Amino acid sequence: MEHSGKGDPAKSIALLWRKRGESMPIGRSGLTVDSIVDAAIELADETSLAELSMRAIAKRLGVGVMSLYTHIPGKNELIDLMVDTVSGEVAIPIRTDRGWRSDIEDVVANYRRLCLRHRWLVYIIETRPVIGPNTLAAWNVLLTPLDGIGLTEVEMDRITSLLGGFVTTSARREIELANVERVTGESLNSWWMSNEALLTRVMDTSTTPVAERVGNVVQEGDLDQDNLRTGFAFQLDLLLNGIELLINTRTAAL
Amino acid sequence: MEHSGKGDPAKSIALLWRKRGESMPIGRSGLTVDSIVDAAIELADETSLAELSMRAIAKRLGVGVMSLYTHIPGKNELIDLMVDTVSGEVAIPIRTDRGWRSDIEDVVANYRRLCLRHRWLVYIIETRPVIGPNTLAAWNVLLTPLDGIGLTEVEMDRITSLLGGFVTTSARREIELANVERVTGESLNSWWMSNEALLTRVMDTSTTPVAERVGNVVQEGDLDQDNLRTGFAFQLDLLLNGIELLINTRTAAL
DNA sequence: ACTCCCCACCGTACGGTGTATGCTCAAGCG
DNA sequence: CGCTTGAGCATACACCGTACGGTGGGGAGT
Repeated sequence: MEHSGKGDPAKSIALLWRKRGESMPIGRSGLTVDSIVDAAIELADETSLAELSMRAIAKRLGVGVMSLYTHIPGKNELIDLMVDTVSGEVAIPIRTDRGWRSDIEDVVANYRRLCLRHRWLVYIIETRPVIGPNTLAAWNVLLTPLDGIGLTEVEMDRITSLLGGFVTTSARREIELANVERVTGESLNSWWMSNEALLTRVMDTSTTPVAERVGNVVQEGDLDQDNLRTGFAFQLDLLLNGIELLINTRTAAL
Repeated sequence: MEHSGKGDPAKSIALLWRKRGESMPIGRSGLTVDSIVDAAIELADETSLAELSMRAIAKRLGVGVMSLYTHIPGKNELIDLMVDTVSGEVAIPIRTDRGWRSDIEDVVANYRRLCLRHRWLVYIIETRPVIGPNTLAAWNVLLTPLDGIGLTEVEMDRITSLLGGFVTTSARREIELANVERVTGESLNSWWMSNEALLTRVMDTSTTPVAERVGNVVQEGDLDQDNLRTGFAFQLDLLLNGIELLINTRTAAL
């Protein structure tokens, strides 16, 4: 179970807001905070969060394990740094004239791509909000389209929290299903079919008629990536509709 | 990182659909699948998912560690069993005459209470859908209010998935914030204040004006439990509004 | 009643994790 | 040139999940 915001807050904050890339005093082996974080991100990208160990990072850098601790208090703080670093990849928003809804869709799509590019990101549980320069900028990006359209600040916060949670959850589901293919080697549908056969033999759906009906319809086609993307769009639409309704009642009340 | 659906699917399914409480052949020490699962749930309730180890479970039951493996293939399958068991606690729904929206609110509130009662539940990542008798029943409960109001089966599935993800994410955030109080011993607000002071010294918000403004409004009161509940209700309302809009356009098209 | 076999039970061990401790030794400085 | 400082790191510890192989008690067969 990997957490962000679980380390010493003071130490994390100091590291997060360090001057990145500045000519830091470099020791014999050339180890820096930046190089450690970069190596950790690459490693997690190539393997997974479960395989991200201090020993593996050290090996990749060609240094001893404990050398890492000269630059970083511990693994928890390192994860804070990883999260903030990749958060820097979300593009700076250009507020278009197509309206808030289209802008939000762009930002959400960006964040979703970020999650799919760094497939470990969606597994990190936010113990406490860790505010680094890039996560702060990313939050600003998400907030901007919602600004000046009749929402209070508290509402804007709650909406971004809802949207962020939605994208993370949705991307995680997608990644998990892709992993099944990667690990088992067979397609999702064939994997499901083989287990489906076993399940129907023991399962009793007599008391759950609705679930049985919906399950039967869904099982056939819901497991490929296309369907997941359609589902994502559908759910996002639902969310945005809810937001739009709120805005309309707000402006109508004026 | 704890997963559900990560063990051998066949083994998990066989165990999930076992006849619970049946007079199983009990060995010398009285160990059964049920007693192991119950002990694991109690332990996780009292401590946390991180502290749930096979050794701790064995100690609680007064048996050797490896004895557990006689009844259960491994920890992954045990977690599947834990999830399905506590899922049995969600009350059977009685479809009221107050309409689908009120019914959904009831079910969602039930599921939310379940998450808060078993604070480890929200940390379990669903690798693959694990269909046990109780999770199936719970899904049926969530689906039932959405049945017969003009939605397709695929839409019903996507809406339940959206709602389930929302409740889990929201409850997890609430639990995490409560944990900060439990661990640090100080209130959320005072904890935040002390770190806020440190943060504002190093933080640069000149390029993130919206985030700064929203952050300033939010930081003051957003960290107590009351505010979290209000936020949950607000976000759920948004979601339900989106669903209602969909239904309305659907029935209007008839 | 005696024997035998099966399997629930479990002690030990292996390879992994994060990190505390204390040593070594190169670099910078007076 | 000698000394201090701290980066680098080998070792060790307390955990984790679980593979392996031995033991011994209870049920079945004669």
